[in-house]
Amino acid sequence: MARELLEALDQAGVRLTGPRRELAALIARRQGHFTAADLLADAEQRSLGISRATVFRLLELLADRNLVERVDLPDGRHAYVPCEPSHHHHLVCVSCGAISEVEDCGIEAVTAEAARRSGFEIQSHRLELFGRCPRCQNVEPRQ
Amino acid sequence: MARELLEALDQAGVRLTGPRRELAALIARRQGHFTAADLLADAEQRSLGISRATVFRLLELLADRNLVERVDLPDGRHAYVPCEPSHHHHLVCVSCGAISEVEDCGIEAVTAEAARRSGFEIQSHRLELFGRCPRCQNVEPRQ
DNA sequence: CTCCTATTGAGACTTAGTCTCAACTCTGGT
DNA sequence: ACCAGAGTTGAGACTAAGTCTCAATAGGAG
Repeated sequence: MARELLEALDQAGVRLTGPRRELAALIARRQGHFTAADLLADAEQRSLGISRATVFRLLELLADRNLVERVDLPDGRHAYVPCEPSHHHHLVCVSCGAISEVEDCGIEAVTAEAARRSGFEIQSHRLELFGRCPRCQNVEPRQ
Repeated sequence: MARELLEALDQAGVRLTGPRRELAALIARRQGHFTAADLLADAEQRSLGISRATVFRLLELLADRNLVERVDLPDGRHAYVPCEPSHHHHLVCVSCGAISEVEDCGIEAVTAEAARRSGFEIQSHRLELFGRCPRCQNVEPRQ
């Protein structure tokens, strides 16, 4: 998974530097979504000497190439999710942070209908679903 | 429209203070979405002497009561949109910032399908549509 | 009119993210 | 292997967004 990120960056003509390899590894071992601050904390905990700016720069690179997607959490924070570079949406578990990807399941029809009603020319959309994953439902049912 | 906001706050047992009346009026005269910073700038321009904290506090009050909705712009900024307190989604014009509301148009089916596939128990969702409104399409067609 | 409580402004504080710049390090060409 | 130069980095200043505290103020119920 870290390998995939690095390969994709290499393809894009981006240099594979030490900090980038290390950050890719940190991202790979994360479960679910993470914030820039999380990643920064990981790096500091391991004394990798990676600066804040580098973390933000890499996340921007990855986001530009759709190797990571920005998700806006319900509380307003910005998080990132490693994912396939195809269009899809995310299910975010509000208990444990687990992420699940959802391929198209009819959203196109919804946007088309909205465009028709409003006269807007829709360029992009963002759908985020929040709830509890199967595991968390078992741990604390009916919460 | 400022009246509606104030009435709703009154209903909720919140005091109708000077700053709140003034901010409600500023919100009412805004077209489309606005950020907390926009509102703050409006207030400063008119020398209303309203502090940053008060602006954020009112926006939080309004958001809690669904009188205003938080929207995450594609560039990551947080904006607010005055709106009906029923569930719906927003179409945001990326050229002029105009907002249009969309009532349910089949999104429930999409979330149900996603829940079925993933096993998640979906609690909430957020759908934001970005594009160009009819007016902007006419001004600069096919951009 | 009075009193109590919600609310306010000021400003310190925290967190997120950007920017600059000199120093460093990939990588392609030799 | 070596070199040159363009891409990248760390440090830290800087900006913007948002929160918090606390003394002072002002709604509004009675």
